[in-house]
Amino acid sequence: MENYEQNLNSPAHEEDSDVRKGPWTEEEDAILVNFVAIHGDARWNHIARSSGLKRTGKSCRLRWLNYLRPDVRRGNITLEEQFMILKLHSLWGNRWSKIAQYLPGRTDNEIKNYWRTRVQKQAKHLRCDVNSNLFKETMKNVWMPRLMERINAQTPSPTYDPVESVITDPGQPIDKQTPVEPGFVLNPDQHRHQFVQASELCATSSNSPAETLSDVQDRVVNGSGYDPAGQTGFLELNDWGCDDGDNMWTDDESFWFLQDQLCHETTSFSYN
DNA sequence: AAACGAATCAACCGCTACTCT
DNA sequence: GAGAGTAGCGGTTGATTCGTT
Repeated sequence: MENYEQNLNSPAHEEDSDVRKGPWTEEEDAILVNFVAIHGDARWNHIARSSGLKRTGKSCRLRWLNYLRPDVRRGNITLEEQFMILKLHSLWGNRWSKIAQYLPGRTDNEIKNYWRTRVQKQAKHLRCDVNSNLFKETMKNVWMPRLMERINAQTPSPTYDPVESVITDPGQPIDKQTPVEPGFVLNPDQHRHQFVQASELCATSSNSPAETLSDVQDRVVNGSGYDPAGQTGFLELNDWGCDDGDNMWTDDESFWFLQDQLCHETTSFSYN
């Protein structure tokens, strides 16, 4: 840890020699949380200077947004979230912060990491480029339907009991040792609605060549009363033990799908 | 138990966009 | 309009954790 503090980027500025880098300590976290509670989460350079933290404003901002923010959600990416990431990435590409807006409590960093570690790994495993049409086809025709099946299989019944839900108190400090218990404000109807929309989008985006991508995007994401800014979130209970490996397509599935694609030279699909 | 490689994820960096003077 | 300061974004790095041999 100590070498972090020596690992300064550039000695050009005298004051840089005082800048701390590397992992944050609990003490620093506490200072930042208290300072933000009093002064708000804006003017990060001011916060960095005034708080006495030997961190840059950027570093403070990042720590707050990705870790200390009360509504930040930790733990495994749920099936629904995986589906949303795949879907939204197919629309917007590496617009991580934009994608994160539709996944309450998730940070752009987390989504980016998920994409790089899980999705790109699959692409690498299949020896195709993650941006290739073939990979997108595989994603659309194998992985996403599979996810939808699993989502439907676990969708709460109409007698879904909201009493079981855990409301996370935004005022509670986050315990860094144990993951935050999944579940806060549950809204199963909106949740389901959201994924119906997403699956519709899945179909329309490839079947309506006359419709532009942004048309589809506006209609489905924004045009049906779906308001990401106003939503309360859609966390699932009991997703903590989610086995990500099961959510990927198997080698067999991928192999046969790719085999099929190559044999039939399917080239009609396009994501633009 | 130790060594090693792979996977994960927190944090950094560079760049761009935005706001204010 | 120009320039400075700041916020935000996406790419990358590297320490830590996990799994396997």
